[in-house]
Amino acid sequence: MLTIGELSARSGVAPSALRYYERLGLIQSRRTSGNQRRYEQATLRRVAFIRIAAQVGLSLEEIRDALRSLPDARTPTRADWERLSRRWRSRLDNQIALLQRLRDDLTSCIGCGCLSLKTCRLSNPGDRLAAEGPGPRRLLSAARR
Amino acid sequence: MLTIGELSARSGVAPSALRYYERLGLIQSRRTSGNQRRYEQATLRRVAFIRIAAQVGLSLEEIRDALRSLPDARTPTRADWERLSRRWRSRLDNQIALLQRLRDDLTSCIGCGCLSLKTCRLSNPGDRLAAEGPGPRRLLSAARR
DNA sequence: CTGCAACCTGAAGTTCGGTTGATGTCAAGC
DNA sequence: GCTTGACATCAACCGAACTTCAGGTTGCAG
Repeated sequence: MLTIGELSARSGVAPSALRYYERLGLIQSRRTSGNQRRYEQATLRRVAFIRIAAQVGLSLEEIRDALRSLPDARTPTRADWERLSRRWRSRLDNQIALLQRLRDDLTSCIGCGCLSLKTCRLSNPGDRLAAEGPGPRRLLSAARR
Repeated sequence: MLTIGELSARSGVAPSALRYYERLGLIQSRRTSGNQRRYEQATLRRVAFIRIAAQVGLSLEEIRDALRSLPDARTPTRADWERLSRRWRSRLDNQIALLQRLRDDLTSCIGCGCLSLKTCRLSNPGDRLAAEGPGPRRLLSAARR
């Protein structure tokens, strides 16, 4: 059992943020007789997961929904869980693809030195990212929501 | 030359957001005699880049700073550009690694069906992510900032 | 040349993810 | 047994990234 201060120190997340997560339903705590929060060790793992997921662009609401079907949900319903995980997976795959594309674009730009604008993929409007069909919406819409 | 409505339709970004980006210095426009914005085709590419970068967790300020040394900056100073790109690259590499870790955790959780909590890496506090040393801060601190 | 959709500006409002007080209680060391 | 630092709640505030609104202008189709 950890106090909020201990959980904060070990997770690197401020107590105020932990209380906020609790209000949103991302984590839970037991209370002492004096109404102070006590966390299980597993919460540490959960908080780490939340931070990582938040950092890669998922909203706390999405994370909460995902976590809801994890640990202490009474009936995980394997099918529900798999559907959920599949959704996350494709979301993550999209996000990874996006990042790699961005990184590759940057890398090729370093390659060209960005002194010759004609050959720089980042400034050249004729490359594979620009205006294929109606625009890059296809590319962007796939990842969010 | 695109009107703001055209740029919006083709980029999938609302006109209000485009004006906002302009105020922050992420994009530029010429004006007609009647003060309406006109954008170059290249702006489409720039907006796509902004959206991708924003989506992977970079602030508009960071993106603006990165874009400042691109296209129409007078003196790109190859060294400056490379330093900047290196910073972005490591940032992106971190983010990609984080995402892949998250995805792999999820995948292994699908594997275990999350019905046997004892073997589920997401709920088991003894795995490689949880509390090695003082906590997962090491893992998290590497990526932001 | 007129009407109407698309555009302009500036200020205020919204949502998200928290932080910062103000005010009061708890618990652990001396 | 008391003091002091950690904890509690609640409301207000914050910055980022936009959106909405009010009130006025532009430009093109008919």
